[in-house]
Amino acid sequence: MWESSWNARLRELSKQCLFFEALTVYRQMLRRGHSPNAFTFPFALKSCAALSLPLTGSLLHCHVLKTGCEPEPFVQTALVSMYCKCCLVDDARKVFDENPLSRKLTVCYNALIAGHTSNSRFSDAVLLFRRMREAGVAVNSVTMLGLVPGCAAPVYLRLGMCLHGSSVKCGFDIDSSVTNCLLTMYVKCGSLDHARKLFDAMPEKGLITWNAMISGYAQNGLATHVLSLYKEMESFGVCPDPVTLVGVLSSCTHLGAQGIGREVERRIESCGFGSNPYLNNALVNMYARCGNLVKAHTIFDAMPQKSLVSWTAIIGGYGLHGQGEVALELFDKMVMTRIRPDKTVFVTVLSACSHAGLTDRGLEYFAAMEKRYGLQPGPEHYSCMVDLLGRAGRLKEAKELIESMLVNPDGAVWGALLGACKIYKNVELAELAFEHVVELEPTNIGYYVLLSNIYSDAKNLEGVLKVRVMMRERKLKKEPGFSYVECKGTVHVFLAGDRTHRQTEEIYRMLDELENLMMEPGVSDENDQGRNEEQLVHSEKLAIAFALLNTAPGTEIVVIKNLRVCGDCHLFIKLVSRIVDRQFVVRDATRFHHFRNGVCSCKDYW
DNA sequence: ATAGGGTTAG
Repeated sequence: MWESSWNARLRELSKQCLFFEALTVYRQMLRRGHSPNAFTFPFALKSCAALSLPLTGSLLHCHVLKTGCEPEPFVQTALVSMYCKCCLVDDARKVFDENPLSRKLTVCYNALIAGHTSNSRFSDAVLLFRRMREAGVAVNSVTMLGLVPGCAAPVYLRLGMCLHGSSVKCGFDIDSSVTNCLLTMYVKCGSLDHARKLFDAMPEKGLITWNAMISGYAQNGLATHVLSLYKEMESFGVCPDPVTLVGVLSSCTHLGAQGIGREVERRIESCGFGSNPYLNNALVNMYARCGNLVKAHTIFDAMPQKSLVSWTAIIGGYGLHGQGEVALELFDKMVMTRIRPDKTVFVTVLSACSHAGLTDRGLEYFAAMEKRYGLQPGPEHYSCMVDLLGRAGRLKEAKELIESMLVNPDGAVWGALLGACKIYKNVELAELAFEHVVELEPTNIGYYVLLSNIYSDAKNLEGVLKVRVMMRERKLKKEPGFSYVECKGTVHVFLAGDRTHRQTEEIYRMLDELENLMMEPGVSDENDQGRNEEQLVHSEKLAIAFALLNTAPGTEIVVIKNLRVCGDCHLFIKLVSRIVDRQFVVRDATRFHHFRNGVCSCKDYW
């Protein structure tokens, strides 16, 4: 057999994703004394990447060097990609840096950029992207696909929007993969309105587009949106796949909608997806959380491969419904099948103990968590433990546990103690817990009510009054409304009626002008009218005027508010965008604590 | 002939 026939076989197998077989063929080829060439390596390396075999991969790298195929651009790119997919980003980097040729290739840059992004080295990816552009190497839509997923966190939203902008400018958005990727980016940033806008604007929605939007809603807890979109998808004649149904099932879980869940299960059967592990996990979770433990357990038992996620779902189900003993039994069984527990499964185990009143066993498992499994407990574990001790009346121990914490307790930890004080009528400790909890979650009204009830149980009318005054005070004062707007890498903060900004004069002049333009006929609809009487200028109006003054036409303006946007602001924004032809996105700042410091870090990356 | 990418569960 000639080299070319070996290569053809390799190609065929790799095309069919039979990567293990492809590597076997590669080995046979060597054994029969045939030398691999530049057409051999890309397939062999791709197989190593797909199977994540770093050792075989570096052995292949040696063969590449020995046969002198190194200068081949296809081989270089395959090497870079292989190392990245095996999580050896630095080795990929070395191949890239040592071959000047690579640094002229778009594909090679693309592979390396995507590799850095997917190995959580996004800032390096952005640096590479910058270097790529400085070197004059052409950027294409695949470059975007490597970069955009890195913006999947609110901090990077602005950068993601920049990438969106350049994609549109360069016409990369014709490629639906790029748009799907951007859509997912917005979803992961929690910017669902934006994702939806992109979704609605897509002329041809493929299955992946529907899935991205459906899972996006599911991940953000918008269960009703998921169900209505799923219906819409079916009415368009698009057939769901396992990814779609996972999103739908997770929403059924949220809503406790076992009926719809059952329908989905039938659909799974009829489509032949019955063996999909993701779907089975989602089904177990749905039935377990809806209280149908028999059904959940039946599906769980039938699963040939039970992952940590499957075990967590079933354990959580029993724990949630007060069957702590069963939950613990299952946990022990899981450990016996040599599955290493993680932090998440411990949350369900500890909360199972507290639901069932298994105080000492809970303490045991909590101790084992760190000692046996080397898992640092986080605040979510401590709040379970405080709840556990507190419900058992061991308030002193609960308090001492909080004091011994290495991580900072969050509101839920002190809140659990406060809840225990209610059960055991301990006013003194309740006051202490409240002091902390109110500092961490000053706007959570539930804790005020709890303390008030504790005072009321103790017939401490003075206390009740004190809390009531406090609540009224807070309500009266509220947190002052403020808005952020990002401009050139900095976040500008405005309070309502603010006059401290150095561009105040210009801003107010701009607002006047806008207000006048709004009076023009044709700008406001009839039903938009008659709402001009507020005295204090809202913070977001100031932010918007500032942004209009300081950003380029055509770019989108993101306004971040710390309070729920009232009807007025929506109207204002609607009218302004009509007048100046700019796009606005309003976001809720409560999801963006990192903006609280007033600075955004995207400057560093662009 | 050969390289780079988008959606999923606790």
